[in-house]
Amino acid sequence: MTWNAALSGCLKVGRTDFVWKLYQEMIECGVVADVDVETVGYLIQAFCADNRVSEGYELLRQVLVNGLVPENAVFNKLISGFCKEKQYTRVSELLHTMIAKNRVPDNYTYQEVINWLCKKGKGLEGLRVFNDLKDRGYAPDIAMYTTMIHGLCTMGWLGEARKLWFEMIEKGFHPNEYTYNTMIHGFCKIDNFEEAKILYKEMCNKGHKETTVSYNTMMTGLCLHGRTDEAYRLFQEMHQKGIVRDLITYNTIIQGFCKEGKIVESMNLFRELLAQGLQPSTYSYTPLIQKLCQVGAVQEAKGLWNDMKNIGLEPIVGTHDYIIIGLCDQGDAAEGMEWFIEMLNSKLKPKQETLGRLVECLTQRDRLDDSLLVLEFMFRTGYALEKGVCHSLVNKLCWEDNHFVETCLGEILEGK
DNA sequence: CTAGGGTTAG
Repeated sequence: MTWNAALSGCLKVGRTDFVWKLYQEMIECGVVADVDVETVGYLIQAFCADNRVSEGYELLRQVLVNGLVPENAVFNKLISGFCKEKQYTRVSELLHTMIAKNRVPDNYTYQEVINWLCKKGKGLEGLRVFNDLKDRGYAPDIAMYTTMIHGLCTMGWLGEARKLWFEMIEKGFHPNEYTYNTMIHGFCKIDNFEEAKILYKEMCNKGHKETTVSYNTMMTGLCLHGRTDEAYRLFQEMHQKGIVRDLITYNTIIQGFCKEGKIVESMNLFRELLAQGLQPSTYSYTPLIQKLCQVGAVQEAKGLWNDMKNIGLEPIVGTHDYIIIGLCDQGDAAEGMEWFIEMLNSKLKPKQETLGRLVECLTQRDRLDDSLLVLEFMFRTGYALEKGVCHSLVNKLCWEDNHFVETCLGEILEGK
C-alpha cells in the first residue's frame, strides 16, 4: 500500500523518472511478490506519460493473461495515448477489452476519444461519437460538452457549438470557466467580438473570475484580427487588476506587434518577459526573428537566434527560411548558402520561395555552381522554378557564355 | 493513499 501511494504521488506530479526508480527499489527490496494490479496500473500509466504507449499496452496484455484487470483510469490512459498516435485499431481493441472485462467505458473514456479526434483534425468523427453516445443513452457531463463545443469552435462551426451550448444548459449544466472561455474563443476566432464580449460579461456576472486564461483568450482573438491596440489595452488592464501575465500573454502580444511591424514595442515586451523571470519559448523568438529579417536587421535576428540556441530552444523550420531570405535581401549569398547547407544537414526542407530567392541572389553574385546545386535540390524536391528566377538565371548563364549553358538549360526545362 | 477529463499562442 505504501509503495503504491508513493507511485501514485510521483505519477501525479509528472515524475515518471521517480516511478521507475521506485519500481527498481521495489525489486531490490524483494517486495515484488506484493506487486498488485494497482502497482501494474501505475507502471502502465507511467509508460503512457512517457509516450511509450505500446509498452504500456504490452504490460496490460500480460496482466490480463494472469487474470488481473486494472481500473478504468489505466484503460483510459492507454486509449488516450493511442488516440494521440492515431492508432485507432488499438483504441477499438481496448474499448472491446474494457467491455469484455466488465470495465464499462465511462465519460472520461469517451471524452478522451472525442478530445483527441478533434485535436487530430477529425472533429466530424468526434461529433459522430458524441451523438452516438447520446443516442445510446450516455449522459455527457459538462467536461464532455465543453470538449465537443471546443472541437466545433476550432472547426469554425459556431452554429453547432452554440446549439450544444444551449442543449447543455437545458440539461442543467451551467457553463463554467472552461465552457465560457471555450465559447468566447470560438466567437473571437470568427471575428465576432460583439458576441464574445457579451459572453465575457455574462461570465463575470455569473460570478466567474477574470483570469489569465480569459484575458489571453480575448487578446489572442483581437491580435488574430489585427486589433493589436485593443489587445494591448487589455494587457495593461491585466496589470492594473493584478491578473498574472504569463508566457502566453507575452507571446501573444509580441506576435501581434510584430505582425504590425512594431518591432521596437515587441522587443521591449520581450525584455519585460525576461525581466519578469519568465522562461521564453521558441514562439517568443519566432515572430521577432521573422520581423527583424524582414526589415533588414539580420544581425540582430542572428543574435536572437544564438540566444535561443544557448538556452536549449530549437527554432522552427520557418525561422531558417526567414534568415536565408534576410541574408539574400542584403546580398549576402555566401552566408545564405551556408544556412541552406546547414538546413540540409539537419534534414530540414526550406520553402520553395526561399530557394528561389537564394538562386536569384547566388546568380547575381556569380556563384553559378552554388545556384545549380540549389536548383538541383529544388528539382529533386519537386519545387517549381518561378519565372523571374528562371529569367535571371538564364540571363546570367548566357552572359557568361558558359559552355554548360545548354546542359543547364536542358536541366531547367526538364525540371519544369 | 486508493482516479481521472475540458479553456488561451505557436
